[in-house]
Amino acid sequence: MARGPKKPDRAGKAPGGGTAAGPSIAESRGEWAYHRLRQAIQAGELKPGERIREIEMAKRLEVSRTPVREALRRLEADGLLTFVPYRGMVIAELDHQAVMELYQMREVLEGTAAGLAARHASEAEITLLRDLIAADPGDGDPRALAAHNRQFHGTLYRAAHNRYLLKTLNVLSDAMALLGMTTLSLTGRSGTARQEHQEVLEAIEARDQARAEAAARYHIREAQRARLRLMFDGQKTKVEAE
Amino acid sequence: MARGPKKPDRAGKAPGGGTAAGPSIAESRGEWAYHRLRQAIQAGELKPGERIREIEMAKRLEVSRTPVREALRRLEADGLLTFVPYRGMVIAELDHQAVMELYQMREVLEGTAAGLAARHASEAEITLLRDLIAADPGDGDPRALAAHNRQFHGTLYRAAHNRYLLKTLNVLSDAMALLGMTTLSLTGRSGTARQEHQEVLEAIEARDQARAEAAARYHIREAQRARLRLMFDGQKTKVEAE
DNA sequence: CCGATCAGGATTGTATACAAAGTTATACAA
DNA sequence: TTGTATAACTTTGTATACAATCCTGATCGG
Repeated sequence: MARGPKKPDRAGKAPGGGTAAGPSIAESRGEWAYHRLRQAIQAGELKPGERIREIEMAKRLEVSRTPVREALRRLEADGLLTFVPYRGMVIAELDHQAVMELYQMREVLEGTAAGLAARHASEAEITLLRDLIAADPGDGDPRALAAHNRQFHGTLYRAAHNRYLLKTLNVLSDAMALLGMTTLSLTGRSGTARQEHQEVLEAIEARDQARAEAAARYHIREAQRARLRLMFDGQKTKVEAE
Repeated sequence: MARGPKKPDRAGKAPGGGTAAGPSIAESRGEWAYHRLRQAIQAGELKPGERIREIEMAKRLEVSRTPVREALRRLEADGLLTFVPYRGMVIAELDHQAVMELYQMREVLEGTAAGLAARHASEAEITLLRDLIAADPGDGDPRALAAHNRQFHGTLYRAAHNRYLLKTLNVLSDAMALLGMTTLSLTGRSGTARQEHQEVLEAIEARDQARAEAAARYHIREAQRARLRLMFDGQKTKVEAE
């Protein structure tokens, strides 16, 4: 069986009337399990520190352990899971140092992406970025904000036209999900973020590489500031709670 | 069986008197297969475009398909293998565009690493870099040159003290192996490369972040120039051969 | 002679059984 | 009550069997 179209039959195995929707055609169960788990982590259904047992997950996804293992290994490679000997996979927990390194790396790469986009983005890509900013949900549901934000940044990454950069930035973005609540939920942050996006876009429209890079770096530094505030508040709350 | 110490028994299964040395204790067969295959690609034993069959590889490594599959998937995630539907894994082939993107990314990240090393490297790490340059094999066996070069750059990566940066640079370095012959084999290149390494080191010793970054970027740009020369020569030779 | 159809082979995807090793709980002794 | 030893359980690692699908070749018809 090749990885292209597959799905032997699986008929009749789906549960009565659940959300079901098992692995569709043209996607292997392993691929499907990977996406499902990744999504679950993004959505915060699986929280850092939580253990993932192969058997349990296989039962939950209604596949065997084999594709689940494949998915877990891929997620480990992405840095979303950590393997603990004799205990199995655990959703990765980022310590303070890791968060700092993550933002440091993002600053460099988002800056690079913006700079390259200024040089290489097609008109269609620039138009898409413009439309995305116009469609900003303003402040409202943090979920919608986060989704919209992901879309903008993803488009920016692709506009850089460098597949290594794209892949790395996607991995880093995934890791951000481990931090929980988006920084856009802070009062005022979504507005300033939108402004910062606008600055990046304008520099790209002007085909000004240096300015685009500077604007993107500034954006990430501000996001980091917001993150630190959020982490500090969280800690304070936690301490007070005791 | 947990991933820590394992290796069921495997006794008596080793071949007569070959180099053998199967998966050692404290390393799963999957881990071992991964390292073996990675090394084989690095060494050029497996060339771009070559197909990798699970069964064949399993027989060759004297393990079952399961750990081989795991290794192949990891290598795919690293970009060393490409999955072709209905054909299986193939050693990745980098087209011209990919090579350009690879060097572009390396320029950014090696520059970042050098800059961060200027800020964060410990004295021990700086000393190690110094010693490595002193131990440069000069020009001689390209294999030794490449190994030495990898060691220098790897040390530089670690000196930056950013795990995301480290991981990404390691992946990019691995991908370089797909290009075949090292650029250090070009006459004169190993000497200038050593000089460029020296410049980077001096900037780090001076704790001059900007200069370290600039020196590293220059080094990679020069490597890219050498690479293009090499690729051009290769192409010319190939054309002439027909 | 060339093209299309069909059968066999090759190769990966998935499930499952078994092995190995740690973890944990329990019982006993000091 | 506490420490230790032992046994059962839990969980992952590995091998293997089977299913599904594509690829390849041969054969037949035009």
